[in-house]
Amino acid sequence: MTNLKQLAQSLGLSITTVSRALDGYADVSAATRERVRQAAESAGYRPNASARRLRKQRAELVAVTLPSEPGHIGPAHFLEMLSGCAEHLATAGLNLVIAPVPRGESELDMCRRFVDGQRVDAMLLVRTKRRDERVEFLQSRGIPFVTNGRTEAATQHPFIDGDGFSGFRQATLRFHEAGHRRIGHIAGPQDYFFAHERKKGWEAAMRECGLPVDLCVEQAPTEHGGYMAALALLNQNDTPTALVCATDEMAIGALRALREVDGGDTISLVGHDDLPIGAFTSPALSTMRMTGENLGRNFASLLLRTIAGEPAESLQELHAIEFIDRDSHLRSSPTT
Amino acid sequence: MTNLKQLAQSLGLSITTVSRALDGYADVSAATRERVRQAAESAGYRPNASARRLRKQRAELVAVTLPSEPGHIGPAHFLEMLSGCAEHLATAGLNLVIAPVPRGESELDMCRRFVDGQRVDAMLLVRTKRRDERVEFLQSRGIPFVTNGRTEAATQHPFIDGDGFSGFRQATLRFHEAGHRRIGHIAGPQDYFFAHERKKGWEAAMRECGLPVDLCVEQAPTEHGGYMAALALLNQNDTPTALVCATDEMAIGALRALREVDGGDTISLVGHDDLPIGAFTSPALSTMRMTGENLGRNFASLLLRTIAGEPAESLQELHAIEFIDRDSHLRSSPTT
DNA sequence: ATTGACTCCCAAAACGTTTTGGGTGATCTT
DNA sequence: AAGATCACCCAAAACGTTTTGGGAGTCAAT
Repeated sequence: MTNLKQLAQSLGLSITTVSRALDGYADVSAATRERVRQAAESAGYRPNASARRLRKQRAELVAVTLPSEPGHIGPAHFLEMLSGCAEHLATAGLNLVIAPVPRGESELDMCRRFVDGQRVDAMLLVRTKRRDERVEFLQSRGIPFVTNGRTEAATQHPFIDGDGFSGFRQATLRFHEAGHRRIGHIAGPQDYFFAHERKKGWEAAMRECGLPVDLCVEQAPTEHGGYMAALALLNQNDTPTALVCATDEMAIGALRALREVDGGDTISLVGHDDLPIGAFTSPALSTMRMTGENLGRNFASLLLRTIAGEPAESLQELHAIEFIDRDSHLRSSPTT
Repeated sequence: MTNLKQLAQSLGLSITTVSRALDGYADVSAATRERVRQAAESAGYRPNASARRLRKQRAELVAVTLPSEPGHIGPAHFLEMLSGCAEHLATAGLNLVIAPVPRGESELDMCRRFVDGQRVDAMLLVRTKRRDERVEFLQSRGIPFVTNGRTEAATQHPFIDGDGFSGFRQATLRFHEAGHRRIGHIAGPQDYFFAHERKKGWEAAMRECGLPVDLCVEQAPTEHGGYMAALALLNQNDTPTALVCATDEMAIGALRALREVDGGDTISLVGHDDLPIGAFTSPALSTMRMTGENLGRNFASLLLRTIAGEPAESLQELHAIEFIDRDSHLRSSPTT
């Protein structure tokens, strides 16, 4: 609406002085500065974002692309995390936006649009794949970014991730200690890093215990995927007595399959993510989650430091996993 | 990266011609146009977004602010809807972003930032309140916007909404026809339009049936809220035999309360939103939802027409509600 | 009276586009 | 052959900011 030019005119000052007054430069007198501030305030002046971006050559924007396929973003946590992230980015003058991927376009296309149009200063990537083309692209362009989840990229990059391997290994060992011998795994798509890592954790524990690693079904990381996977496992000769599920959503789907097939109180089960809804399922879902408070602040801080040019190696956070024991992990004493 | 200037130089053309060639103007020869296109392609040229926005005086951007309080956005549907919306906006050259509200800031502040910084051409509002300050602000600024949900604003504005009143009235009448007499309502916060509307629907049906409207508790639109509300209703002398819940999330919370208090198979219950997870609860959640395919396209279309200046009155869609009958709505034959 | 330091201010350039308002030849009309 | 039409191209202005590189005036020191 109101311009710097209009503002300057109404004050009888030059554009330069008004601009510098508002930016708090010392080379404009305190009196003038205050006068300008008042005028700007009462005129409701906001600098035109495009003009300032064009001039400053920075977008003051960080974007995160939002995968369109459903499953496993843990929306509740995710949104809370993003609010926290936005709050801390704001203190550095950066805005955060989430860009939903239009149908018919890929996440990579979106990254391209943002980066090549110089719309963003940095990006946040979620749901990383083991070989992630978004990561490769951003690395080739030299745009700062932080991922939620690791990748197998040759070049290091900043990330925050939970130690899914250890988490799933531990979870499996806990079942073993409780007497379970037929422990199954409901796995997510193995091109996702997290899903692969979690499966490896389960496998490692099984091998340590001298147990076969055949009770595993891979499915989409959704309730329906978990449901289908559980059905498949229950239709085998040798059904599992315990299930380690890649995500809470899959675990919730599995829960339904268990109810349908055997009444639902003989098989133990654990998920991952600590979705709020887990506390309200029947049985209440035992689960696990990445430790750490205020992840959003961490992401913001990593982003800022990445933008500042710190080396990727010092910007990698691997968080331990903690268990949240509710009811579903001790449904039965296994009859071996 | 590459400029129009660099591109022009490398081609031995003027900036003007290159720009016009890429925009497909007829006053540049087909041969030149093709040559420019090739060069732009191979140089990976993308126009600088800020520069173009500054010049064209339009942001080519539509934003939706994302409420930071949890509950009732129906993330799954919501995200799918946004993808569809983004797809159709893209055909008009518009981008869609979701802006999470930083902690410590209000949704209204965000709107201000977007609008007064001329960052957006239009906005999409979700989770409208009966008296919604965002709506009032956008109306005062004359910025095009569409809401998901109605308001009680004095001036008309474009919206898409489900007819919650009729839906909840019908749902209540269905319970009545099935023999229920003590039909409770778990209500959402009454400053939300949808929550108020749904409660009025339940009330209307109760009055039509000559039943008292006292079995109602208001709570936060989350699982926990539903849980608390159901507990409160079950601790009365005259417990309900059926519950109409404002949202699926509340219904899922209520489900847990029912299980804890009476084993969970004596009280019937219905929610609203058709969250995917409803198919996997125990019992499977009966629910309802707004009719209509591809809501995203509708939103996009309304936005475009609003921007084009069509009057608000012709841009209001009130959709009927359809029932999705699963198991939870017929848990028992009520013993009156 | 000059010099230097200091305070307060400003004109103009620059960021990368799009658009305005022609300009230059070639071809067609009469 | 003069005028009109057409096809193709371009210089310059404009969008609204920030930043550069001073300029004008005042005051103190020499």
